[in-house]
Amino acid sequence: MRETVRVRFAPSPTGFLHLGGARTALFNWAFARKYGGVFVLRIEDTDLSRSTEESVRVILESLRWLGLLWDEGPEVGGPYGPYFQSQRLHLYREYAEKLLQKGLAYECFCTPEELKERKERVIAQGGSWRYDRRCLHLSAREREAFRREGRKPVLRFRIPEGATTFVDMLRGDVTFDNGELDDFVILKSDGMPTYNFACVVDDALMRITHVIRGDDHISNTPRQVLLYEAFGFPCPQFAHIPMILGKDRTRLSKRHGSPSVTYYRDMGYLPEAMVNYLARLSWATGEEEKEIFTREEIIERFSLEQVTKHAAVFDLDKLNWMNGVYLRAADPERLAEILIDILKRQGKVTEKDLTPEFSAYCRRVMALMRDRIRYVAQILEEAEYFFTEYYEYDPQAVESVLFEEKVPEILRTSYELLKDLEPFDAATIEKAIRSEAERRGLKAAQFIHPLRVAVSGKKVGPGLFELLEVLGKERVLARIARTLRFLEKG
RNA sequence: GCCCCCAUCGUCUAGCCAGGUUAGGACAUCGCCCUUUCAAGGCGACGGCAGCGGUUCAAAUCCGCUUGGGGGCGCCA
Repeated sequence: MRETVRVRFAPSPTGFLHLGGARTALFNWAFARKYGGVFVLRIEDTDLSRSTEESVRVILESLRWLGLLWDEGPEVGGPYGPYFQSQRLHLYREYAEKLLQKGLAYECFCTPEELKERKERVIAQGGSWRYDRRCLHLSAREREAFRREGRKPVLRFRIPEGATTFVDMLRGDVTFDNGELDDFVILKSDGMPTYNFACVVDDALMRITHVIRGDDHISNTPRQVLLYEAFGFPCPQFAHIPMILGKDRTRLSKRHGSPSVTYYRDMGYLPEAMVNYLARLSWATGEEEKEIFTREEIIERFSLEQVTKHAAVFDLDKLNWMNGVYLRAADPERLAEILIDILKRQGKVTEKDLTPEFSAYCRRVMALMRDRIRYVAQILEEAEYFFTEYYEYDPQAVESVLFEEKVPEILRTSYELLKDLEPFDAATIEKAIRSEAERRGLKAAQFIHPLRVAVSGKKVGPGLFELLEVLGKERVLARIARTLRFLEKG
């Protein structure tokens, strides 16, 4: 009895997929999956001057990375294609023509300059501007005269009298007085459709049942509803989800750092963590203490009724925490691959470094470090000593640890002790160092701390014995020697 | 300026629709425990119903106003 749920995500390819778009896509996807529906991806590339193929590529890549796979759309096709608006221009013209025939749309020859001038004049007089319908009743002769002048008309939709109400699934009835709307352009003078028009034609032809989009579209909705009515199309259900804001409570944008999905991917965030975090922005299930949700759990529980109505502030701290949770549970093998991608991108390794041994090393580094980082790239920010011999000594560590009286002696002893130690693994190293400390009447910590600073330059890091094992005997000895030379120089 | 939407800890939110809770959880912050450091983990603390008025025995919850925030007012999407 109930028709199949069909939802869509319709980005315009004018840049990266940002977090707000990703979350809109996620809610659409979750809704479709929950109800066994179809998730359509449509590319709104009618703005030729701003749309790029590169952007299309990045958006598809971002969605795939997040695991928000579409059932119909670019590269997968479907029965209602094409899924690029730039390939559907004939449809917009055909449908615009219908409105023109029915007298529900009319040609307007006003130029942008003329419009601007009139608008400014009205506003200067304290009025609020709506298109003044100067071209509403143009005769065929007048239109012909304009054409001879070389003017190219736009097509405007004639807004009827009255008020327009639509049901928002989150808010209930929302009503706009049609007087607030003006006769908006549906076809530009170059023949391209405008957003509101193309959107309605496509959503209708693609049999979209639920339009889930950002609440910045609320004020577009009455215009679109009027178009559905003008065409006699069945109106889909609307659900306007809240925006994601930056710390300063304005719409998330470039100014807030990096709102793109690819940025987070490149920093070594895990897609399941991003999905989980984004899902929990504006949406909660009410289960106490439960913050971590798998994709399946999200789908199972998802409901638009539980989506909040107010904007949400993006909180990097919480994303970091959540990503840390996923990192700790992740396979080191997988994390090593992410790490290697980052190293490559940052030029820290070249193709010839990428040996199986290096991969194994990265895996061991990740096994050690995944418990104490919040995103993979953090390793290069806080533990560069894994990948260079030229790490610096943290001045504080030098001051409070290395300048202790017995340190040179302890380091020399350690050097001798480790030199012939076999096997060079954490358990053996630990045993050796602890017994040596005991023999000398020292606390193990008196060995551990200076050694850590010696081999890493830092006071903090993974367990020392594991660290030494992963670094390997050769590097550990060289680093101890280096530190001794450093101390001798004062 | 006009129109629309929204309002619970610093942040994400539960509770609101079907009034009665010590207003719950998570992140962050702080303290203690554990511990070779860090992290993780455990325990605890801090911290909120924007304001005013109304309805009611009773209001975070229902109503109104104010204030605050967001969005829109393109031949952008």
